[in-house]
Amino acid sequence: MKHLYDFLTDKLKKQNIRLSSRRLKVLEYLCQNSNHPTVDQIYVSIQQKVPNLSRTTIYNTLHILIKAGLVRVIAIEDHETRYEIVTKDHGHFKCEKCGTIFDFKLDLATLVTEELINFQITDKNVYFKGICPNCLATAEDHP
Amino acid sequence: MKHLYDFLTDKLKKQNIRLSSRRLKVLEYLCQNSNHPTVDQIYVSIQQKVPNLSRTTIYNTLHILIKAGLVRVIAIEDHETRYEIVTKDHGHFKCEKCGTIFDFKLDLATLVTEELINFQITDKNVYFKGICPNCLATAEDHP
DNA sequence: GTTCCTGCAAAAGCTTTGCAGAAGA
DNA sequence: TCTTCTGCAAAGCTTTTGCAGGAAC
Repeated sequence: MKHLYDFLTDKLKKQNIRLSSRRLKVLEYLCQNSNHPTVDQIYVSIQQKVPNLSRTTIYNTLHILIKAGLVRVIAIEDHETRYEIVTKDHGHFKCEKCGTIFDFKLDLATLVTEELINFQITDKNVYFKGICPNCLATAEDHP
Repeated sequence: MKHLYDFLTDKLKKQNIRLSSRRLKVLEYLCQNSNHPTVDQIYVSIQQKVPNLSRTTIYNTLHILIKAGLVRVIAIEDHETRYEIVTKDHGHFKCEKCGTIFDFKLDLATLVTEELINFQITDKNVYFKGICPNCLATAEDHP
C-alpha cells in the first residue's frame, strides 16, 4: 500500500497540486480501503480524526483527484456515487442483497466493436449486478 | 414501433398493471424516442399534451415499469438517471462533448470471468465514454 | 364499493456555490 | 506576501413521501 500512496503523491506533486493534510487523508483512505466508498463513508471515517471536517472538502478533494486522473467515479447505481483509485482494467459486481461491490479482472481491450470504429473511446466501465456467494449461501439456509 | 408498444401493453395486462392514460403516454414516449431520456425530458414532452401532469407520476410510472421488467435504468453518469425500454444486449456510449448516448451491439454472454463463477449475475451493463464522430469532426474544423 | 392513480405540497438527500478566515508555499 | 484550502451556511437539484380527491374496475 505504501508504494501506491507514494506513487500517487508524486503524481500530484508533478501536477503542482498542493498536498494538504485533508487531501492526503482522503488519498490515504482510498488506498487503504478498496471498498469503493461513498462521499459519506470517507467523511465519517476521516472526521473521527479531524473533528471539524467539512463534507465540502471531501467533494472538493475528490473532484481534484478525479481531474488529476488518480480517482474514478463508479456510477453502478443511480443516486449512489462511489469512488476508487484508478487501477488496471477491472469490472465491478454489485450484490443487490448486501450492497458490497466486488472487483473482477477483465480485459477491457478485448471489448471492442466495429460500430464504434469512428468514436474516440476514453473510458470503459463494466457493471454487473446480482447476488454474491455469501448472500446465496445465507438464502439457502433460510429459504 | 407499433409492434413493440403492443407487446409491452400486453405484458402489463398479464401482470395486472392498469393501463392508465399517463402510463401509456410514458410507454409511448419511450418507444418512440430512443434517446435514453431523463425524467425531466419525459415530463416536459408529455406535459405539453397533459397540462396538469405531475413529475411524481413520471417517477411512479417508471418505477412500476422497471419492476415489471419493461424499462431499465442507465446509470452511465452520476446524478443523471436515464431510462430505456429493455431490449436485446447492447452497450452504451456517451459523448462527453454533446452528451448524446449511443447504443452499440454487444454480446454480453461472452462477457464472463472465472472469478464470478459462484456469483448469480442478473444484470450486465457496459458503459463507454469519449467523443462521438460528429464532435470529432467539429473539433477538427475549429482546433 | 373498493381499489388503485394522480397531483399537490412538503420533506429528504446529495451536491454545489459564495465567502470569510486559515493554512501552505 | 500571495496563493490556495477549508469550513460554514445557504441554495439548488433530484427524488421520495403523505395525503386527499378522482378515476377505474
